[in-house]
Amino acid sequence: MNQNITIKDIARKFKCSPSTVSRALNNNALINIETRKTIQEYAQKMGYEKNTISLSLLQKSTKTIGVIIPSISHSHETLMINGIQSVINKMGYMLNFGITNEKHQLEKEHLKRFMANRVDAIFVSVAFETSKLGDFSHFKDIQKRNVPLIFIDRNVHLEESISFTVNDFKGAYLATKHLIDLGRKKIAHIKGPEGLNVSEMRLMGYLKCLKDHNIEINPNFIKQADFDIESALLPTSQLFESENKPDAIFCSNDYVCLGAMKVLQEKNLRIPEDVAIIGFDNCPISEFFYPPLSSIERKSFLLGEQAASFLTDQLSDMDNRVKDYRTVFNPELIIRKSTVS
Amino acid sequence: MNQNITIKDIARKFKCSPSTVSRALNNNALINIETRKTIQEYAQKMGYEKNTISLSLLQKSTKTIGVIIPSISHSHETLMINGIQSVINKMGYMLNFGITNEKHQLEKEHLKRFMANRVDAIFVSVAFETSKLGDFSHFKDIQKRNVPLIFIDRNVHLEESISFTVNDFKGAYLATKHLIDLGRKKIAHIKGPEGLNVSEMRLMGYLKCLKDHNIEINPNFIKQADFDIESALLPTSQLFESENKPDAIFCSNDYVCLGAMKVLQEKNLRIPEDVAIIGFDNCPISEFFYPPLSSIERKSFLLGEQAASFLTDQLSDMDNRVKDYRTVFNPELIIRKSTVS
DNA sequence: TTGAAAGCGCTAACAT
DNA sequence: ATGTTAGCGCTTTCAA
Repeated sequence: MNQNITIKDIARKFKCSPSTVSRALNNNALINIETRKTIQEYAQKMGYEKNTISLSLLQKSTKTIGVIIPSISHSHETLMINGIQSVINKMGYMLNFGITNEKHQLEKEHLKRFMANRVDAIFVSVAFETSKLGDFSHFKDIQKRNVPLIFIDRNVHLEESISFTVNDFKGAYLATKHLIDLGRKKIAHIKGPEGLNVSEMRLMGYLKCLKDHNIEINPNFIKQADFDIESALLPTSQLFESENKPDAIFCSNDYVCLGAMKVLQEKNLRIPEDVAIIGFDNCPISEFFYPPLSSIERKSFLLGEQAASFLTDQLSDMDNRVKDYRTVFNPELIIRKSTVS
Repeated sequence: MNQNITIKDIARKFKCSPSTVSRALNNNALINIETRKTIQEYAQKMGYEKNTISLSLLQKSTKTIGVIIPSISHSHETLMINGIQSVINKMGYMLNFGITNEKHQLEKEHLKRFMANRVDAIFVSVAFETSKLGDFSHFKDIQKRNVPLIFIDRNVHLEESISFTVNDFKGAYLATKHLIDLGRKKIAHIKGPEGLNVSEMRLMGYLKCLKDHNIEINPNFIKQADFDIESALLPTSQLFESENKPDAIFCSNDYVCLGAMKVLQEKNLRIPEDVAIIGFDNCPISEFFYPPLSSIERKSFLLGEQAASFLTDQLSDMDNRVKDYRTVFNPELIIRKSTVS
């Protein structure tokens, strides 16, 4: 279809061999400086662009890294991606995305596609369905093929794995502790999707903190929502149906808070006076909610950056690759007016 | 590095030629049905994965499409991308992203990378800097090379081009008209970044609507911000410094509204009683702002879908390619409590 | 029904 | 300083 100029074309033009052209274009010192200049200038003029496909085939490296991610609509995801980009672009790698929409099937297909395209490495943030199903065979396949696989943000339990995650337990503990420190006793939790590691860890952190502070756990105070706004509406309403109403809510993320806050406002409950509310993620927009939202900062950009640095180190020394390595980031409590007026 | 099994390996195993294996794997009817089955099963068992790199080289098609986009942190962008994905994944294509952060240089580099990687086509949402500089030579290069180039959401003025955009003028007109219909007379506009087509079109729509309704244009009522929350804070404050304060604001997008709303709330101005406010984009979260935000829906998913459908049609018939084609989507007014209580 | 050979664009070892 | 050759993994003509 499109007629790209090749080294052969240039060789013909200068009546020399393709290897000479190749060397000249790579500025190889063996080639006469004059020849080099002439060829380089001609190539430039003709808009010659090295065909990286042939290079990939030859060097068995595509300089491409696959990223499998549930969505790109949450700030922590885009921040993570930006963090990764900032490192790997400098190293001459490019990213290829596969968005799973939390579907197991799509995750498998993207992974397959990445393998067929011979990406040099893969980042994965595990789809919710995969966690729930507990089917990790596709990940094991990748590991068997010796392609670096790095779990970011969400991981699964494997004998060996490399992961960069956030200490969700600690984050949840911090959030809950903050509410307790404010004197709240009836603290509800809207947890994340069933079966997802991060959901469970946040629930654990919440439960542990209540226990540590001798606050009885009320099962009615634990509801569930997905990580979006809409799904938070019903569970929040339910929290306020019975006689015993919560005076604080810890939500699985900031979007869930946004949904919950809408319900609270419709019920004319004051935030934070009647109900304090805290989220998780510290989205850039959370500061601009009304009232500004307290949250847990998870340093997603940093996570992406460090995961990518780790990977580029590994890629530059594939013979001494680490097979098992876990970094857990410490989240931070961000206090705003949704908990402290 | 990683030892992928090839057709050669399989050929050796069955003491046949690579061509036979190739044909068997492609289920070519020429090959004995038994042989086919045996080879296919063996390939499956060994986890054979066709090397698409070699195919790309051979068939001069990478089945990859490049997408150049300023960022992936706005909902209209992610929706557009999702729209594109939904179409092209079905057709066996994959996407490759280049995020420009509105930088001209990065845009050029990504484009160059895409050409080196021989993507089959390119979607571009033009970086702000590029619009401002007016340097479109990199786009013309792509066109010269006969690689399909499709502008989405943001385009530039070229003799020939394919674009799928939103009628920003009309959207702005709708928003302004809505405010006028509500009886507002002192309507401010916080416009988008200087030099960006969509900014200018929205400004034009605003101005035209005021003119059509015999409302005098007050230059002090026109401020500027980028498309983010923070940059909206100062201009909004400035709007309320003088004696003559606006009673409505039309912002260049919903994020700008969020920033503006924060300022209004700090000044204890009631929304919409004292100041009505309307945005552009109709982000999924805007419904959950406090108060819920009126906005202009731009149907980004649909735009992505249609642009991708158009492209796949073109790709399947490269000889009869259309070189000049523009689709402009009609935006819709979404009324919520930030303008009507 | 199968095999041999050429070639996609490039690089690199081995000549010269 | 430059040319020759082989090969990365696959498909496809042509031949058998």
